[in-house]
Parts: sequence; structure tokens; C-alpha cells
Amino acid sequence: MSDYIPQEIEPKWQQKWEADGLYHADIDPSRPKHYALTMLPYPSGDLHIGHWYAMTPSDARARFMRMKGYNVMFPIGFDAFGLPAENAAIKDGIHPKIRTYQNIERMRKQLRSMGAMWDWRREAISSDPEYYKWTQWFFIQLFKHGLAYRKLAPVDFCPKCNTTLAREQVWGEDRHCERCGTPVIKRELEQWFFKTTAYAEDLLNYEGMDWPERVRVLQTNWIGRSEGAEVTFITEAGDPIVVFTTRPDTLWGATFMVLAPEHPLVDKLTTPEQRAEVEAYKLQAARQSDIDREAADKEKTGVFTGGYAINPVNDERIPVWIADYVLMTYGTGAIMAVPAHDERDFAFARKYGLKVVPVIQPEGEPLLNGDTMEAAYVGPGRMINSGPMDGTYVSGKGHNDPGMQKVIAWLEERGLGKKAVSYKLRDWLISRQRYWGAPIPMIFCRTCGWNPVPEADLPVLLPEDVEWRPTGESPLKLHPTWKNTTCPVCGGPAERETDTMDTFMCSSWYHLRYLSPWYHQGPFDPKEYDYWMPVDTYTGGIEHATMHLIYTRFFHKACRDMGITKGREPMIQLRNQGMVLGEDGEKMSKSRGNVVAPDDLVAKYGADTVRAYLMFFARWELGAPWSYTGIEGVARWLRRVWTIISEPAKPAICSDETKRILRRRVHQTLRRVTRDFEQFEFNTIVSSLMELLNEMSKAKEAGASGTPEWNEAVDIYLRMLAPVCPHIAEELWERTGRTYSVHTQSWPSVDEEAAREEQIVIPIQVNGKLRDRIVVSADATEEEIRAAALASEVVQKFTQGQPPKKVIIAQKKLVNVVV
RNA sequence: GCCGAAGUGGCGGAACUGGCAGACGCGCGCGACUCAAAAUCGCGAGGGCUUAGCGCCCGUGUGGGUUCGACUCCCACCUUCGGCACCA
Repeated sequence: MSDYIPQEIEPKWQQKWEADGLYHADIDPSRPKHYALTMLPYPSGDLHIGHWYAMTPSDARARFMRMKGYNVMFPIGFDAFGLPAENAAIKDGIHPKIRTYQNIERMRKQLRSMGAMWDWRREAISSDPEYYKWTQWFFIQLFKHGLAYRKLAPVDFCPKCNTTLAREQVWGEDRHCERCGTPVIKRELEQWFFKTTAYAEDLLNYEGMDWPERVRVLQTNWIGRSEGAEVTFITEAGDPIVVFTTRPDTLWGATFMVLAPEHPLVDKLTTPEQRAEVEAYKLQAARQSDIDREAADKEKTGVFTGGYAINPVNDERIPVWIADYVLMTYGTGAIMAVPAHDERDFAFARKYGLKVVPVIQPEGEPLLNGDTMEAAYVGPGRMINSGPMDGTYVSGKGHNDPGMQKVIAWLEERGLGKKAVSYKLRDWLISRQRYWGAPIPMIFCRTCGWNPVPEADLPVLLPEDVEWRPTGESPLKLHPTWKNTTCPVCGGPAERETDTMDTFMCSSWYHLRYLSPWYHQGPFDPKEYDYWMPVDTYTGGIEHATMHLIYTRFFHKACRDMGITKGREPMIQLRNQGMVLGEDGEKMSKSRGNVVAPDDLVAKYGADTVRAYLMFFARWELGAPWSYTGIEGVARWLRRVWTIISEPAKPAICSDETKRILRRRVHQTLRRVTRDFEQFEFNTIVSSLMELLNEMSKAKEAGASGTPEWNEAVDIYLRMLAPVCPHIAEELWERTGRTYSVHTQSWPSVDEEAAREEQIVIPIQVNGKLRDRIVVSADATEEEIRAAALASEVVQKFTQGQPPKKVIIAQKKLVNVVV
């Protein structure tokens, strides 16, 4: 018998599996398909332990599904565009393309060392022209269907680096530049948007999706649906001001209006006397960084415009103010202020001495008085001071409330307002004033405006000879010739869009490119699509709940409506892993010096040990701190697996009892491991395998090795081990004289008869406290169990010869005697 | 402030539908092997009391409740973590 040397067997098998195409997944209509997907990695240059933690259990699950008889596709690729490569380039001058492809090369090797069942033929890299050609093509389809549009929007700008920044490059409470630490400022730029808001309602529907509740809640909050009404006020000059409110029932209590400082009607409303003050306030609000506006407990400020509007329900003349607590980006950028029933409006009214009129009276309370109220009343009650609506009961919010329905119907009849829904979700800003991304395939012509690049001319190649050092402009704009082109409509001279796309655009459809990265007639081969889609199991970090996972759902739905994809959703089942922390319990970081390097672990223990430890040491969805001593325990277990299974049998006599117990344990473990794989409970899979090995070790001591029962135990053990530790399972499979490969074997089925216990131990409680245990035959009747329990000496001691008040027999699990 | 998740030995965690709390592993202690150590193997262990015989009491963040029986269900609270944050 030789020693277990993973460093020898692992590369050997990896090469053989690859040479044999063992993990190639091809269309096979005769078998059920399973598309297993793990979130595609960014090529940062080194595979982090977090990648291992995310990917190896996904791989194990995919392998399990394969053994269960599914035709499993498990692809991999790289999210290769993006800021880190460009920032590194700015620092050390290495071209982002060179660095990215070097990193990819390195990470491919590291990914191979996992021994995962990737089908490398399906690899897709988002920065390949053959990939981003289709990213651009999708942009054009969205544009053609009115789902991509251009508008002026603020961006973060670093005055020191002289460049615009993406949201994720702005850090900390003071919102500073991630590179130089300078606080960022706002700048207005014309940019491209996707109409994610058009899908807000559809995105709230999770029907048929097996997604964690947590993610659904995060997305639901992010989309932020509120029901209410839009009501039109008219200024004294006759201009309509539309407001959105969730409380149309409080309309009679609207005693002033507030516009966002950027609201287009502000100038017109402002009287000459107020002009100077209004202008000063607008300027101050524009200069304010987001953080100032975000502080919720900040004292409210505002300025009277001098203008008035008419409250349409009672013809009251009410003043119009501007204040930065009203956001131009939500609702209509204007509100009706009901100080008696809204905390913010109340604070504002008290500060500036504005009128407070209660219109909702809580039942059974003294009548509210607008002059003496100390806080806004936001609860349910009966409408008062509300003319025709007086006496109507309203509960608060939502279209379902009958009072609310009555008010909205009344408004609609008179053309004063209408039922409306508002969302916090904003349209997706996809323009980046950056170099290392897919160029936005649009052309601007002075006479014809914006038009897409003809599809035959795709891809719009990203030029390599570009000055990427920051100047405050998009790097592509500074290229001497690149942007010059001709208008696809009139043929005259025109300019290309010089911004690039947000990389979330690339990752919104990579699961489709994996289907057929070799395909040239479209983004994917429809035959592959029809067989493999949707993704059956998607795994990745929770941090993408409100970014990638919303974008990719939007993308799929938009494509469905454009006739490109099918089905409601791209990913049916989602599971999130947690995070591996440093040994100190803190997030891993170079500065803390607590980073765990998987390459070193693989060199020391082998990939199988690393894989098994990562599945064993924590609940997958929670994660836990790393432990260098913990991994030793798993290494010890695999050495024992090796020894116990490959060590030759010693001739010995084995009792039938030993053999029976061995079979029972094997099939009981199989039952549990099967269930745990189905439920993503990887930690108990490993611990069950450890327990079974302990049982096998005892059985072997008792002479079981060499028996058919032992042979079956080894057979099932290696099949259960194969998804977790593919190399050692394959090696032992071969060494025990079995035919290649363990990974093409089917998952064993449980022999329920063998798994059945013959005798069961039943705990006996007296008054709910454990007092004794009895052993009965597994098919004992309830009466037999009762008799045995009452016959127990310990129970006798408690009953003192008296008949018990009650005897509870819980299936065959427990007896509780109540005296 | 609002929304969500989680609190179990020295540590990571286990406990299926309300039925023996602490599986498995780490660490720890004792023992075997060894000149010795490492490796390996075996045994022990939640805390406390104990007349040392078994036994008894306490114990899953805290306090209540439901139940024959609660880590599990309900109510209130505390702590930690995550998300959102003037969203009208």
C-alpha cells in the first residue's frame, strides 16, 4: 500500500479527465438537462479563497446532479472588462488588455487546480471582440425598442484625478475618490440609460422562482413600490404641478407645496422679491454633496418662492416653497405638504410657521388641533375638514383601503387626479467615461441625431492605442481618429459615442454566451438555448442581490419582449454562499495580513482536502472564520479514507451481525447524504461521511473487509465521496479494481430494508424529564412500547404503583409518562 | 428610524414535521506505540451538586406564554450582522 499523495494523483486525473472530455456537456434530448451556474469571476489575477468557497460546493452539487442522471452543463468564463485593470494601468502603465489576459491565463490554471467539472469549450470572456460584439448588439436592440435613451444626469467627479468615477469607486461617508481620497463633486453629463423602471412591476413577481427570501426582500425594497395617486395643482399663473402622494386622503390638509430645487417650474413661480433668496438656495443645494442631503435627521431647510398654487379640492390658495428634502429623482419632484399627517412636512411647517390643518382624526382620541399638535399623526382614522369626504374611515396606505378607493374615485370623476404607483427603482445608467469596456455602438450626426451603428459593422472595436491616463474626458474621445465616422443614415461626417458600457451589461447575458461561444450568427445558438435554458441552479454572493441579479432579470424580460429569449425568468433556483473570514474573524484583507492563499493550501494538502474543508467548516450560506487547524482534521479524514479503503483485507471471520450493521449504516448515510445534497447542506454531507468511515473502520477491525457487504460499502462510499473529493475518489475507485470513471457512475439508491433498524432505543420521560431508555423491536406495537415503558424500574419508582395520569407515545421516538 | 437575518460547549457547527440538546470536526486532557518527539491509534469531556452507587439539579441570548413535551411555535425585550435611509 502506498501513501496518499494528492500532489501526484490530482494533476494526473485532471489531465486525464480533460483529455477524455469527461465534462463536456452536449445537447442530448434523451436526458433531462441541468444548467448549473456559478457567478462569473472578475480576472483579478489570483483566485481567492472566496472563489473556492463559492465554486467548489457548486461543483459538488453539479456533480451530484450528473450522477443522478441529469445532463449537466457547468460552464466558466471571465467578467473581463472593468475598472480595476484600468486603475492598475494608470498606476503602472501596463495596458489593461495585456494585464487582463495575463490574469486570465493565471486564473485558468488556478481554476483547473480545483478539479471542477467545467466544460472549458464553453468558456466566454466578456472583453473578447467576439463577445462584446453581441453586448453591443443587445444595446442596439434595446435602443430600437425604446428601452435605451439619453438624458442629462449627474455623475461623480474627482477634481484631483480629473476624472469621472463610477458609483463603486466612491467610498466612505464623505464620498471620496477610491484612488486619491479627494471628496468627489457632482457634474452634469448626457448619458445613456436603460428603462429598468418599465419592468418594475414584472420584477416584483417571483412566481415559480426558488430564490432565497432574503434576496427577494432586498429586491422588493430596492424596487420600492408605493401605491397612491397623482394629483394636479394649478399655479396662479395657470401652470399645472403634478404631485405624487401615497395619502390622497389627506389632500384637504395640504397647506403648502414643496418643489425640488431643480424643478423646472421654480423659475416661473419665483417672484422678483424672492428671486435672490431662491437662486442662492438653488446654488447651495446643487453644490451639496449627496451625503449632506442624505442625512435624514438633518434640519429641514427651504425657501419660499413667492408663488402660490390652488389646492384643487378646496380651492385654498397655498404657498409654494422649494426645499432639498424633496428629490427631483423620485415621483414628480414636487409634493403637496400635509404637515398634520407627515413627519417631514410637520417639521418644515413648524420651522417656517406654516399652517397645520388636521384632516384625519384618530378614533377615541381628543380632537386634533393644528396649532398645538406636537407631532404629525400618521395612523388611521376618520376624515375631517375634508368637505364631501368627512367621516370616511381610512387605514393609512395602499390602494386596497376602501376609504382610499373612495377618495381616488372622487378625484378621478372630477379630473383632479388619478390612481398611481411610484417606484424607488431608477433607470439604469450604463454610460461610463472609461476606456476598458465595450464601446457604446451609437453614432451622432448633426443632422440625423443619434443612430445605432449598423449591425453588419459590429463589433465597434475598442482601439488599443489610447491614452488612458485621466483627463476628465472619456479616453476614447481623445483618440485622434477613432471617433470619426460617417452617419449611417445620411452618410455625412459623424462621431461615435466615446463612452463605454457598465460591465453589469456584460454580465447580464453571459449565461447566454456560455450556451455557444463559438456561434457567429447571433449572441447564442437557439438550439442550445432551447435545450439548456433556463439556468436551473445559480449560485453566488448575496452582494449582487440588488445589482447584477436585478439587471440580469431586467435584461431577460426585455429580451423576451423583443422576441430574443423565452420564459419569464433566466434563473429558476438561486442559492447564496456566505463569506470566509480571516482566522481573526475579520474580513480578509492584505492590510490585515489575514488572507488565506488557496494555492498554498493546494500545494500542502491537495485540492480535495481544501474542497472538503470548505464544505465542512461552516453552513454554506453563512460562512465562518478560516481555521488552519480545522483543515488538519479534514486532511486526517482523507488519509484515513485512503488507508481504510486501499489497505488490503486481512483474512478474518466476520459475524453476520457486523455485516448487517455495516449495511445499515451505509444505507442510512446514503439516505442522509442524498437529502443534504438536494438541500445544499454541504457541511453535514462531510460529517456524515466522516461518521460512516468511523463505522467502516470498526467493521474492518471486526473482519468485514473482503466480504460482499464491505465491497458494497466501499462502492457506495466512493460514489458519495466523488462529488466532494473527485480526485481521491477516482484514484481509490481505480485501485479497488473498478472501471473508470467514478464520475460517470450513477448515484446509488437506498435499500430501505437494509437501512431499517431492527431494534430501536426509545427514551422514556417522566413528566417531560428524561429518566430511562428501553430497547424494543423496530416493529413493536404501541401497546408493547407502553407495556415496556411502564415496566421500567425507573418509571415504577415514579409511579409508586399508581396508574399514570397519561402516557404519551410519540411515534417510535419517545414515551412520556405523566404522573 | 425602517426592513431582514442570526444568537446552541473553549471554537466551527449538528439536531428531519414540536419528541434523547451538543452529531462531526478543531482545540483540550489521559493512555498506547516510541530512547524521545512527530505521525498514528484508543479513551474522556456542557456546567454544577454528589453520601462516589447510581443519582440529582441547571442548561440552546433574556423574560413570559402555548404544550404531556419547546433550540424548534407565539408575545415582548436585548445583542450582533446585513440592507435601505428625507422615496412624499
